[in-house]
Amino acid sequence: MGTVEDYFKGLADINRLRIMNLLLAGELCGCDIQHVIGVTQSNVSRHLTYLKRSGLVADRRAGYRIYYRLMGDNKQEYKALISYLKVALKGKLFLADTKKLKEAIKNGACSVSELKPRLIPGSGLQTYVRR
Amino acid sequence: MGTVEDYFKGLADINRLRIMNLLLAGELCGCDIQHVIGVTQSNVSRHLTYLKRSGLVADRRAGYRIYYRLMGDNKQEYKALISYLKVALKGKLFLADTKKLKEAIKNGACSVSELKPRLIPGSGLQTYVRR
DNA sequence: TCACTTTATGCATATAGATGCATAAACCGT
DNA sequence: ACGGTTTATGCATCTATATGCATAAAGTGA
Repeated sequence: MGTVEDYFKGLADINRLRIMNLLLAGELCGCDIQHVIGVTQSNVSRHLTYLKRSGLVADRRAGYRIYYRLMGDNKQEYKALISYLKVALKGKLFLADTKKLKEAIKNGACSVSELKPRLIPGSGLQTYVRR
Repeated sequence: MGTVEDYFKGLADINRLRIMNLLLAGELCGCDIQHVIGVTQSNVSRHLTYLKRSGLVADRRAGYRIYYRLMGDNKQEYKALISYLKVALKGKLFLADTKKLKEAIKNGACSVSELKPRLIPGSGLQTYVRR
C-alpha cells in the first residue's frame, strides 16, 4: 500500500472521495463522517478501512472513538495528491458536505470542533475538543 | 464523464496508469501502446475506451490507425491532475515503460517518433511521422 | 457487572471491472 | 474486389467492490 495505484484505487469511489474531502478539514471520528455522508455505519467503517489500506488515511483510538486523519506522509507523491484533492474537490456535493460538517460542528457534533483545536500531549497531533 | 470521480475511476487500474504514463510523452497509436505494455490488443482497446469515457483521453483517426492523446482540457481540475501524474508516475514500471517506448521509437515504432514531430495541418495538433 | 456508544465484521447479494479468444469492422494499397 | 493492418466488440469467466443487516468487539461510566 502507498503506491500510486493504491492511491487511485482508494479514491475511485464517491463515498471515499467525500470522506477525504471531510478529512481535508481536519481529524474526525467515524460517527461524524457517518452523519455528514448519510450512509450506514458499516459502510463508513469499510470505506475507512479501505482508505487506511490504501495508505491514504491514518487513525488513532481515543476511548471508544477512533479518530481518522489524512496520512501525514512526507512523500512527494502523497503531498502532491493532497494538493490535487484540494483543487479538485470543489463540486456541489463536496461543498455541501463541507457545509454540513461545519453546521454539525457548530451545533455540537459528537466529537470535533475545528474552532477549538487542542494538542494531544506528547503526540504532536492536533485534535478538537468536544463542545 | 469528466468529473473528479470519473478521473479517479479511470486511473484505478495499473494498465490504464501505464497508458497515461506513455501518453504523457505524446500522442500514440494503439499498437505502440500494446507493444510497450505487452498485453493483448483487446485489452489495450478496452482500457483506451475506458479512458476516453472517463474524459481523460481523446483520439483521432488517421487511416486505419487511431491516435490517442491526453484530453486537452483547460479545466483546472484536469490540468492539476496531469501535473500530479507527472510527479507520481515515477515507479520502476513506469520508467521502464517510458524507456521501452523510446527504444521502440528509435528502432522505428509502427507509428511515432518523437524525434520527428509534425504539425497536423489546421488542427493545431502535433503528431510524429513514421520512420 | 451492566447499559450505552462507537467501530468492526460475517453473511448474503448485486454490480462493476479485468481479461483472453475469436471475430467483426474500418481503412489502406494494389 | 482482395489481402493486410489496426481497432472494436460479443462471449465467457473470474475477481473485486459496494451495500445493508445483524451481530460482535472494544471501550466508557456507573
